[in-house]
Amino acid sequence: MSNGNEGRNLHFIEEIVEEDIRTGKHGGRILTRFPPEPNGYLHIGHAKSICLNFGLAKKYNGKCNLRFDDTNPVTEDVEYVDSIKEDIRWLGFDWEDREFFASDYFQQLFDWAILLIKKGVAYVDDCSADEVSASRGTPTRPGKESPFRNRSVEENLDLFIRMSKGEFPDGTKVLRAKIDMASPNMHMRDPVMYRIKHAHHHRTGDKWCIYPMYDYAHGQCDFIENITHSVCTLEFEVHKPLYDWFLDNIIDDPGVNKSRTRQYEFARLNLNYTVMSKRMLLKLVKENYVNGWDDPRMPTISGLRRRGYTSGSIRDFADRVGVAKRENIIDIGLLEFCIREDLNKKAQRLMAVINPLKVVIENYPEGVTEELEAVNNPEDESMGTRKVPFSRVIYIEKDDFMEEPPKKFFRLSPGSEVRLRYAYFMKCTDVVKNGAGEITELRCTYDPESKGGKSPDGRKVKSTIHWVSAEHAIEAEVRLYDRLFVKENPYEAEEGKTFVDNLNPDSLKTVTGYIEPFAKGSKPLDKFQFERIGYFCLDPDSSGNKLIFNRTVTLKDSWAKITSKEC
RNA sequence: UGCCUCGUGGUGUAAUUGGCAACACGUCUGACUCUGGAUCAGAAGAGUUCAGGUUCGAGCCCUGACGAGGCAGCCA
Repeated sequence: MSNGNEGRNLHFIEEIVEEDIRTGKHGGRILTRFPPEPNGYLHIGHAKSICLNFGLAKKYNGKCNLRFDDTNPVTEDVEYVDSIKEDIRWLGFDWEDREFFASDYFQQLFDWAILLIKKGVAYVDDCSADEVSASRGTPTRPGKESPFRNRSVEENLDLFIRMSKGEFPDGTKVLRAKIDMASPNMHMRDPVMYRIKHAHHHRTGDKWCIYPMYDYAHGQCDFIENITHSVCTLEFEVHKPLYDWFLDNIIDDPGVNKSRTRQYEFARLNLNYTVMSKRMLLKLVKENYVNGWDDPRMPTISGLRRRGYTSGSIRDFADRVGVAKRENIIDIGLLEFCIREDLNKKAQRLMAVINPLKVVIENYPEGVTEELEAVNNPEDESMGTRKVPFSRVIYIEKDDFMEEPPKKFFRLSPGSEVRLRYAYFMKCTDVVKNGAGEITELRCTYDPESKGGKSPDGRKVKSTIHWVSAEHAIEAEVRLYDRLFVKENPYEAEEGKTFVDNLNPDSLKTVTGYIEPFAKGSKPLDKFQFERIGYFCLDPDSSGNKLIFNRTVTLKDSWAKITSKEC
């Protein structure tokens, strides 16, 4: 199921790779890279990129490097480096010993900058950030050349070296590539290569006070690592001429140039009912709209993991959404489909009641407990069976009873008979209410002949409901998660409002659930199907005497569909 | 009024490189079922943004419109 797309049509990057292999462009060698910036946690969009890059390597007998794009020390942190590594590993990919950092190459990048200065294609500019920005022009108007553009090579060399030695404060000078201030491509208008930042870097410490910009670093890092296919998202499309320009000016070996790394762009993943921008996710975390990066409502990989998603389901998802250049918004329902499909085959079944209604079975003897046999997973016989205790007082789901049932309601109602899963047929004889007229309890009778749920005389019931023995059930906290935003496109907000105003106030509901004793001893992230309700996993916050379950996703519910259609 | 990229069922992705559009999700039927789950069978839904052109034949090629996204960080 997961990332095996054999027999399927190739996407455009696979086509390029196969063509390159066919023509022997890189001697048949394939080396991709995943280049995250360690300034936030990875999200499902990154998962698409990870699956693409590592997947390409796997499929074509190549390798994929992990390279942290750590060229901006003020936003980056080791916390993020660690989480990123954990997430990639959890997704099932291995970069072996090829763990790199752009900062590993700072010296080489610096030396190449010197080379470009000597070639007369890079210069030190004393203009302020505002001045540089003002003289850059606009997409429709050409920019103006900096007054410092024509400094001598000697002066540029001297200034740049002094920049690197810390002689100038932040923001007073930059190194720029001398390209074309009138280029229709904004990125070619003398882009900044280095800026001064007297900041502590998580790896190089205080060794440097000048840091390369993305554009100057990325292509050269790819080149140093001998990457064959540098795959990135669409917004970098306009950077490609610059990517090539730097390499053209640094490498003048025609033999090397022939098989040089090339950049290819694909459309990033977008999901409805959530946001995917690291900046916005950071805001949700920092301003406590959610409980951290791994909040189960977050589209982060760590959030999805804690929500109960399996890595296989995410790989399957990445496979299903495809790779193309067209902007896309994937329905979150597809992600839900993927996890249901995976968990249906794997998850241990359990009976749990999350909205309890007490039922007394009047003709069942008091003080008696029976152990009834239940199937652990009807999709996988090898998972065996378990015993579930049954007694006179049980809980059933409030939703499974209606005093005045509509026509299509098959569950319990006064006088009707249902099957208690793996137990007995049961009939409701009386409804007990409190002063406010709310139903507080049901009085029922069972048919002792129907033990195990088999009809004694061949009579049928329209429905089977789940239950839990009141005396034996474990109380647990159950966290019912729903989509994070109420709007398909969270950014669509009225005047003066922002995406946080579209947060779903009901994205988390916490209830007390009653779960069959089997749940005891489960470990964090263990996955279950609470029969007829949904898939759940044990939250890592659980302790020995307090179990917490996260709802991963509900089961498909055709009754809910009927009711929602009628109102 | 610049440059780049992209327009195929509701959503995504295909179409052997010119032979009357396929797959998945979703939707809707029905069958089966000790989960209104799962499974199985079936159906509806696009004539490919539009207009011209080339061709026996165009989603694929050409021209021109229109629409969407990206680009004006010393972010990546």
